[in-house]
Amino acid sequence: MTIKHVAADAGVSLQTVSRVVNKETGVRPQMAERVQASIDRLGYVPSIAAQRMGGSRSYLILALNDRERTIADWRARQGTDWVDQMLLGGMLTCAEHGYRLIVELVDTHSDHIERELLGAIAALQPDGVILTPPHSGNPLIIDLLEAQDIRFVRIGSISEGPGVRLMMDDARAARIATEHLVALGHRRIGFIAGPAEYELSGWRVDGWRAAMADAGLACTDLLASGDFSHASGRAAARTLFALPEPPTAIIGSNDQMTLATLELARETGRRVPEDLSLISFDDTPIIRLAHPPLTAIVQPIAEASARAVSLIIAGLAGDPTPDAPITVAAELTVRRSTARPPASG
Amino acid sequence: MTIKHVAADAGVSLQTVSRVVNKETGVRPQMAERVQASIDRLGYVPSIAAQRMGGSRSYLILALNDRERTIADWRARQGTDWVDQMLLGGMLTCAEHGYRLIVELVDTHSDHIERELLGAIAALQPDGVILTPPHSGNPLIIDLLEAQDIRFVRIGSISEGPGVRLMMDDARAARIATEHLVALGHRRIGFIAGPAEYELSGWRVDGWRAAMADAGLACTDLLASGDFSHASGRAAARTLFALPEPPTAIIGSNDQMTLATLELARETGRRVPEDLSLISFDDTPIIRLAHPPLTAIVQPIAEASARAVSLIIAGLAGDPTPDAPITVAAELTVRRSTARPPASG
DNA sequence: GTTTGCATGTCCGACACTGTCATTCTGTGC
DNA sequence: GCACAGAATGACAGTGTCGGACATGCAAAC
Repeated sequence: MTIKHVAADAGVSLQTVSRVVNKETGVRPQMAERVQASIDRLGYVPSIAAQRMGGSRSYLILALNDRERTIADWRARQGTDWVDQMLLGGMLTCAEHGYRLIVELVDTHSDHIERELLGAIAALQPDGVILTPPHSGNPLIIDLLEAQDIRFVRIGSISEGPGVRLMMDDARAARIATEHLVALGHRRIGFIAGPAEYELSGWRVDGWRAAMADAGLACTDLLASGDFSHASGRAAARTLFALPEPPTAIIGSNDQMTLATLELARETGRRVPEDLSLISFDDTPIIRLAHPPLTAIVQPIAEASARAVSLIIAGLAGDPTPDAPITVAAELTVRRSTARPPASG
Repeated sequence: MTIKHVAADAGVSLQTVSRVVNKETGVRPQMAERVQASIDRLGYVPSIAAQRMGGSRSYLILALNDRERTIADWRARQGTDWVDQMLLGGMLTCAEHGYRLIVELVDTHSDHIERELLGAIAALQPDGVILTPPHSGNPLIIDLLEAQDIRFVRIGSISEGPGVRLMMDDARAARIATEHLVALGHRRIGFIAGPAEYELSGWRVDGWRAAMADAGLACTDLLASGDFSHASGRAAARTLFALPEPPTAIIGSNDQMTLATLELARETGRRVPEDLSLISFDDTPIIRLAHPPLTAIVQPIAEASARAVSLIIAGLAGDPTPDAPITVAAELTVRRSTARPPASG
């Protein structure tokens, strides 16, 4: 089923069909109707490959995600849910506009990120690219996309630099979480940071530090860190618990690490929230099932990726590219893992 | 960067470059090396669009997944993790062979599945299609793929019919779970089935029934069902708990429903596993974090999707299509949610 | 010196579509 | 009824790649 068949069926030229398909002006309504009838009857769908050859859109948007090297690696880390959420937000929005989202998994630690990315772009010729942490701050990737003159959106704690910035304000999110604990009366608030290769790790620590400073509290010795994995969260929690004066509250940089902290707390006889308050980051579905359900900072990943796709499509349609960063608000959802500190604290 | 640039750079004809790119025979090693050097230096990557136009592969594999209509729907169901796992297994394997996996979300309840699918195929012209439940048994989809002469793999409890069948033996899995409970001494074993539109729901029930019959136990009134959501699992558990003689063990058809059962058990003062044993299906990472960690039937989804991709690529390379279904073994992982029934039971 | 066979080059058409520009229609005003 | 402007439509070339037909070059085998 090609455009030729439709043209023959409707008794018009190829061009006219092409115009109808692409909703261009300059086709009389009754003619458009006749052509559309043929398209529907024959079940014609234009080939993206051929469209792209002819110099038009590819109707493909590339989403760059971090890659685990193997299934076993992913198992060990117990999944991230990020891809799932990216897909949901991004794909549904793409589908609404006749686009498709292609997820490209790129290894942050790879020596030839550039080659991988260039390969994907040359092969697929996407109309736009969405960058998620930790890629959204990678200068190699950004330079390459600029050189190729490809529209891109960067999702993360990114307020400056090229491309459309979709700001998930990690510093502010950490500050809100900290302030909530301060308001409850906590004075020793521990923080488990994420890995350094994610810019957001730094921002979250900054927000925590700032809120602590504002409240006149010391941060010394209260910072631990992990790599977002369950095991690393457990190790970090162990460090904090082992302090001469352990924290009465802990903020974990993602759900896995906070859950690990909850587990270790339970195993070492600490009651949550009576003895220890916990706040998590990300709010993937898991933590609602924890006991107690965890108070968390909601990072609206699905919404952010949906927004990113919208921005790219709007840009393709000729809308001006917003120059200021667009903020995606993080919110604190209070559940049952936070309470006043124990009387002695 | 087109094939022309490479040919000029290496001082050879277009054909020779094409032969090297496609690893065809009839090129002397030293010549191939020279051409490859040019390709690497110029960073040339063949355009999939143009390759496809020339009648060759598209190097795209389509994975058909079930679609939630909106982000809110997905939130309500608290995610499935399926897509994540499909991606991991399928994508990593695709990447190894220079293919790409494109996830297409199709709504089971849509009236025009055929049109949606036809559109995706015509637009992308994938080299192969992977069907997951509930699409893998849909005759509309299967007929369409056969008519289009597209290679496809069906993942699920599917032993007959066209296409390569990747059999996840749900009946056997349910039987193993039931037998484990019978061996522990349980006699009242409840089962929470999945929604009817998933073929696997029926198979799992069959396996449970068969194992119960073999053990000389009655199934009457011990079957409840849900739609895989947390809420429906809770409702099903409530029904089973309300029986005159409630079960001492329950098998849930997926992790969400089993977790809901665990929650309700806790809330109604039932200890797991002392008063009630639980076995879950799927073994997504969530249930390892539950308290107690749930005994579960491991459905190796990531491995199955990896296998599916391998089968498609092997088929494209000319390997004969296996005619018998290929079994992906499910295994019981015993954790801490199963024990002997209470003495009175 | 001829034959054989492989390696390479040349040339052209096919693929499905779009963009440009030329041509044909349409309706309007006289 | 005719000229004319402007819109509607068509003809044609170009896009990057592959495949086929065929010619040529070059080395080894006879």
